[in-house]
Amino acid sequence: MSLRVLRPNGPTLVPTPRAGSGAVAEDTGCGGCLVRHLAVCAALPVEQARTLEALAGDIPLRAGEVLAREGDARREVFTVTSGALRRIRLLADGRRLVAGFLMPGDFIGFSGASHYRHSIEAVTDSSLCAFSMQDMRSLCSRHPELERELLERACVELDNTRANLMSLARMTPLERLASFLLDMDGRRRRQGHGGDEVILPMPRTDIADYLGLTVETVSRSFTRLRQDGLIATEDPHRVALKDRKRLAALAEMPA
Amino acid sequence: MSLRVLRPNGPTLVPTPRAGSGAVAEDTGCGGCLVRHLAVCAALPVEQARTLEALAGDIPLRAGEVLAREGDARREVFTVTSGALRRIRLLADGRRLVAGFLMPGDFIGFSGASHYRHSIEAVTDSSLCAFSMQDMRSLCSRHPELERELLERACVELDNTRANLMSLARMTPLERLASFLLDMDGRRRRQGHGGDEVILPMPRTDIADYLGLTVETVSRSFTRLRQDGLIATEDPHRVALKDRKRLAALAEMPA
DNA sequence: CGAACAGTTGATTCCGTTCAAATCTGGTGG
DNA sequence: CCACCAGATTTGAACGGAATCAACTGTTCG
Repeated sequence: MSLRVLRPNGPTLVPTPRAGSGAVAEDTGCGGCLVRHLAVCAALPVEQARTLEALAGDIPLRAGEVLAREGDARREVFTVTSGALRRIRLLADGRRLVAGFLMPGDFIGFSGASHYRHSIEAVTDSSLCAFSMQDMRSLCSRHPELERELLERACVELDNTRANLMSLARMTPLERLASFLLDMDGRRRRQGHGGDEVILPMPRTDIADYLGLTVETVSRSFTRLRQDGLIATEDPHRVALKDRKRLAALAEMPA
Repeated sequence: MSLRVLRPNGPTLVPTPRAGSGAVAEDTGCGGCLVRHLAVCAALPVEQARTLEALAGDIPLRAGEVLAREGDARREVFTVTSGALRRIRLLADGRRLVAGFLMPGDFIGFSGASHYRHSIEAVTDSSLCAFSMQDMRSLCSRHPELERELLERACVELDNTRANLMSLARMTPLERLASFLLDMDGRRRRQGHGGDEVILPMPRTDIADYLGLTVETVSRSFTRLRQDGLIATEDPHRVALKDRKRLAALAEMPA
């Protein structure tokens, strides 16, 4: 009933090109892509499915494995097709930041830098769809809709990241956690899931490093929200939102 | 020798369309634009100067005046041509965040939302060049280079905002301030200024709300950096960087 | 069974906040 | 010109909340 266990620092990534070869894996090309409606590819006409497939590489990752390391040269961009990843950055003395979590449909590649500014690690077993930056650029010049879609998404990501600034700079631990839970809920809903249950695939450490707190404080905050009846937790990775109203009030979110 | 005094909350913005009318103001159209090389417009061919001018509106702001309020409908995008502005957001109980500062050449308009998520206020007397979002969209469809430039800039802004996350989540007051000073220095340099002097047009309160600290802590951090010989300050708005190396070490920046 | 690790809970410490006050500056009006 | 005021900045003292240190529980996996 629980999720996969994390294994600390897996070896390295072995990108797996896919083009043209007789695929042993699932038969679903872009046409049957489960996250197409969530992904940037949706900006392209369906007839382009073949072209896309030819350019795309499929990358499976086991929990804990590293897709890219901070400092590596950026050569590809990705769309998450399943699982969950984290974007992390370390200071010399070990202080850690989780700059964000990446879920199915999310695009990885909005950066103006030539090298990764964060490592990208799989939180759970995941898979991604990869394009070389070159291919992506040429796709963009042929399909302005794609570039427009990318800009639109970059803007939304910027909105979200700016919202996180408020959380980190001025909100209390309880408020940050409420905010985080509602955010995760929103993402889950956008993926078509319903109900009041939020799934948190990541360990408490990741939540702490995402919210700028310690694990202990995060744990105490969960306990507090539970005691106050805002949430219920059968298992640390499954949280039931019991009182959306008060959660939203804590997070100071519109709804 | 000092900068303009801030006046708290000026009245409101009175946008000033400019197209076609016999301009009383400075004769410099886009051709003579002082920030053209810094602005997104640089992506357009020079022959387009006339077209741009016809679409652009000039907006002068006095220190403290508000360009846009959180919650207002977004109808225009802007390029800062002079001065300095801040992007702010308030919580119900008055807690304040400065999500960023906007300097000459900066583009204001990277957001996926239909309404402003932050208020934009002038820190000092400023001026901006305004385009309706409609005009901007049509310019983009005619000139893919412009859309590419916008995407590129949105990505860079995302990089910078993500870097701020680390500052807010995990760095000490001293490190945050060092980081901020080097950042401001970098922006000043990119505008063509040299020397070791950084100009901080904003009051300490803004710096505090930007770094997620109190004014007192910011002030103490300045004092500390001064005592340790990393900086010198003749006046609160002018800071001389005395020891870039140690500042960079504090900020954990590459250089 | 025992080791390793995630998560929770408790006790104590410490850093940044809060509260308070002094200093300095520029601007105003007598 | 100078006294005075308002706001910005700095400095000091005390407090408090999250970090730190530590211990315990529960689960997974060898």
